[in-house]
Amino acid sequence: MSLKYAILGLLNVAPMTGYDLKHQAFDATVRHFWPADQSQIYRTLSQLADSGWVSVTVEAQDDRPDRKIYAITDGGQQALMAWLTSDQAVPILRDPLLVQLFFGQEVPRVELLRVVGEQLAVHQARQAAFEQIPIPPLASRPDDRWLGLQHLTLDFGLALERAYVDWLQRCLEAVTALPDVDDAGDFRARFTAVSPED
Amino acid sequence: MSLKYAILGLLNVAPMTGYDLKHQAFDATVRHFWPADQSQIYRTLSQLADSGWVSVTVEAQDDRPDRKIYAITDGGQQALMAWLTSDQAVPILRDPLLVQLFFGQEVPRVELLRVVGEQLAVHQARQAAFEQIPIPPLASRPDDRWLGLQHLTLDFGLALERAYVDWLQRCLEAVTALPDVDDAGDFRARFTAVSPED
DNA sequence: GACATATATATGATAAATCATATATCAGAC
DNA sequence: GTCTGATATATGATTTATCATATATATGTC
Repeated sequence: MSLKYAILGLLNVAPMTGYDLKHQAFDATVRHFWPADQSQIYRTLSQLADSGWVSVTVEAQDDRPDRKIYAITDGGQQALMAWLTSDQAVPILRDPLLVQLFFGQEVPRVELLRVVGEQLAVHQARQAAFEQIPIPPLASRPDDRWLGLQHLTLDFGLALERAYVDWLQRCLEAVTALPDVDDAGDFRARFTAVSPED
Repeated sequence: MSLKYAILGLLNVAPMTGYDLKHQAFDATVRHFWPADQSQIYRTLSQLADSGWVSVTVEAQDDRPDRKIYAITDGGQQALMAWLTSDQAVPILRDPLLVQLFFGQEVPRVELLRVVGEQLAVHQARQAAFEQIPIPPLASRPDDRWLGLQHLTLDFGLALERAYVDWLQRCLEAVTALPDVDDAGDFRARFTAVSPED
């Protein structure tokens, strides 16, 4: 489970509370390629503490809940380094849109174009958001490993979104070129009254 | 949940047993973009039967377990069509490799190159596998919606794997260009004795 | 004769992610 | 005076996916 090691990686930079970890460190970095909500992060911190990979220092506060400051331990560092160099299974991207297209034979063209268009808009927005993340060019500090490696993860996000946008535009063209179903006019009346469960 | 609708989509072509669904229909098609094992498929079929979207006909057999033949119902077809035209959340690709790179600052170059190289080999193999799936050119049957739409899902798989291969090759170059950590020699001795949990 | 593979369905256990909700207070906006 | 947002942690419930295992027989392979 990568989240465990992502959190370990963040704590390897500096000790933090779960709150700061989530709202500063995590949301600015890891969230882009491994999203997780507050509850999952707190639970994962508990697990890490149980396995001795992080230590906890409680700092009492009168007005607010006590702060629990988490720090990586020696054991945690070893576990992190071992994991960082381990072979990981290659993930499969499960995209509901592929299911919708694969079984879309009886779906009227306008509906397909709408569904594909909505996805295209989201991917274009994501692409634009990635393009706005300011990363200084590596040429300025060619000796900076940190900069170089983190730049690669952003580069992946960009490449992925560009591939999506290209493909979705090809989808729009292809669907437009395809013949429509015979009873396209009836479709809304027949089916859109049914609300899918998700 | 897309698996439910993928199964509904397959049963919309022809009634089937869970066994045939898994070993013929599913593994030849949906598996490439939405993998699922036997137990999940049987459980999902039970759910679909409970909600009345598929019907079950039991065919007794002497030597082997009874065959349960699942067929889509009218309600199932309506649910399928409604879902096929619904807006779906855009998924986020969670790739452990991105976590490994992002936190790889202290990892020796050889280790990074090995990890990236392993991923590259898998993606190259996937790309080759996708390229071997025989799909007749759409030009031969421009009126075939089925062919056109299913071709788009394959096209996505190919585009994704090409983007991966390109990016991973850039990663190899970038990591090679980056300076190595100072204590690269010690790394194996220090850390690889620790076996990560996953 | 032993062992793997195909046919056929099912449950138990666990891990991971998501959503909702609970508690408590302070500061600042309107 | 009320409402929102920041600070701070935690649990419950549910869904989805994965892995292991159970049962039962026939056929073909080594």
